[in-house]
Amino acid sequence: MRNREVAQLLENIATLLEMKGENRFKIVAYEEAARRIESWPEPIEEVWKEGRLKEIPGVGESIASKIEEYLSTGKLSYLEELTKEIPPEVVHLTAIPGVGPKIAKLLYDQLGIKSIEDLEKAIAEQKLRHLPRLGVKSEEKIRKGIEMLKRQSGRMLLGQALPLVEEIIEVIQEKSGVTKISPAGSIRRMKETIGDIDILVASSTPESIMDIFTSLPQVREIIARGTTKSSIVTQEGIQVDLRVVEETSFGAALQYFTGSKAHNIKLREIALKKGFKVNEYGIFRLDNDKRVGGEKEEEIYETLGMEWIPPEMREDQGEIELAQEKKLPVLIEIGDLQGDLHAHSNWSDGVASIEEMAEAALSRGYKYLAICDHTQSLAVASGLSPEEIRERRKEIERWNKKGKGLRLLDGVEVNIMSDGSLDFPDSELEKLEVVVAGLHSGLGQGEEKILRRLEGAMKNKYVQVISHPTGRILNRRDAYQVNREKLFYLARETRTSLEINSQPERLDLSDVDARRARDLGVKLVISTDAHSPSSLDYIRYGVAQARRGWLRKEDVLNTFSLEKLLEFLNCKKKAK
DNA sequence: GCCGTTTTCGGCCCGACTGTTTTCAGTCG
Repeated sequence: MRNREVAQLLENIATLLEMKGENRFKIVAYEEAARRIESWPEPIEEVWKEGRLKEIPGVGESIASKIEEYLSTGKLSYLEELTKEIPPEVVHLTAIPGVGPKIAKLLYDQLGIKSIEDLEKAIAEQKLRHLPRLGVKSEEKIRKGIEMLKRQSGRMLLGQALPLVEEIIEVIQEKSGVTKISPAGSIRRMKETIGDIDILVASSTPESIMDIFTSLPQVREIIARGTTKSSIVTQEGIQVDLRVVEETSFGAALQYFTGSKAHNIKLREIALKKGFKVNEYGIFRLDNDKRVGGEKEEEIYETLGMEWIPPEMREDQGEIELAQEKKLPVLIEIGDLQGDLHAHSNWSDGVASIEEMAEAALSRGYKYLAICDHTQSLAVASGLSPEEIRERRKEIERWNKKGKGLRLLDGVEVNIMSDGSLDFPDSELEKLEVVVAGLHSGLGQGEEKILRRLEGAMKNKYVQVISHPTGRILNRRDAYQVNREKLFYLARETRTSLEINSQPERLDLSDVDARRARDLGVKLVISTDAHSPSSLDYIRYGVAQARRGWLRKEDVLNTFSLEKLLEFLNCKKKAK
């Protein structure tokens, strides 16, 4: 999958064009095409080979031919042309917060700066303050920007951001008594990683809110403080933006600041065509400038003749069109889940006993929990032998006899070996109720080999679920080389479910992959892979990912009742 | 450069904040 690579190329072109002072709309066109390609569900190589590049919205004649040139030759003459005037390294300077294309170009033209090192040197020599339109403060701002860039290793995980924002909101609420307060931006859309945190508050006394916000114990630095917007950096180096609006425009502001950008652009275009204007203060009629809504977010969508769209869907991936037809899917919710199909106990590398895990699942209202400890080849995780599994079974049965209303399922997370075989004999797998299979080693193998291994596992009639199917670790490790399309087709053919692993650093399958798999007829499972009772709560991240992938209750196996689940799990075994 | 239930030409989302400026450019979301 080279979508990200191609998108990056187009983004670089956009940045270079902006440096050159090209037509703004041309720049926007490249940015838009980059966004579209990055989130396109199919591999761009395939779309190109089938001559369908122009089916991607935002990709027209010109950009399609550039993608074609790049994919077929590995080169892009247009980009080479552009980088004759401005070296490609200069583009990287725009990664520094506060440095955009114009300043990057200025730094290069006037001081010959090409790298962050060059820039640091120039700042130390106080050279920036003498450049046109820059001064002492800009110099300092850029210095801090470099510091920030070096500190942050990519975007923070939703699993870090969400607890932080909930904590901050609780304090602001307590101290100010405001009732309308909400996360906005990518955190409200529950994206897997978050750049910075947005919070929106409705209040008629913004000064007092800003006082509370800027004096929170988490604050390390105040970047900006205005009457409607302030930004701080937390001790961990996370930027949090707070915006205060009047109560009457809270809904409009929430809609506006939740984004995504692409979603909002499309929405405002539709508004204009229908004779309305949408901004963060409300929705207005164009003819007489009369405000027709804005206190509630729903009013914006209703006025435009649409259903209210769940924040997780707001990426301009077709949700607006569905909302217009009033055909939005009913997305899955945490309450729909009847159980968790992948948890570990201290029989392998978990920290809690089977009973503790069972109690924790019971207190969360679950009807079943599959204990899927690692198997023998995974020695680092205390993988279990067939004998140990038989011993463990007694403990599981002991719990089930108590009849507490939570059924433990006897399971394993079996290891897929480098040749595609499993590290547990079929004769033992047959006795288990839930068999999850996953890759835990040899992740650097080539695409063909990885697919063969997964195929081997899926073709085993006892394997019901593939855990963390692409193996990615956010901010740390890319997914292993695997052709997603082929993987999904195989999963469907073999009636194997694929997991959405809820660990915040995994979230694997991703939103885009989960949606594609579902569309191809694969059943999904949302599991926590919990190694402790408290990590059963990671389920919220998995559900968020599923909602971002437009999954409905019926797409997810662990929304089934125990009876229906067991029936489904057994049907593959019986197939042949 | 893209796109079309008003258009194959003429549009293309909108505002806050900052800093360096005397009215605005750049960045960001």
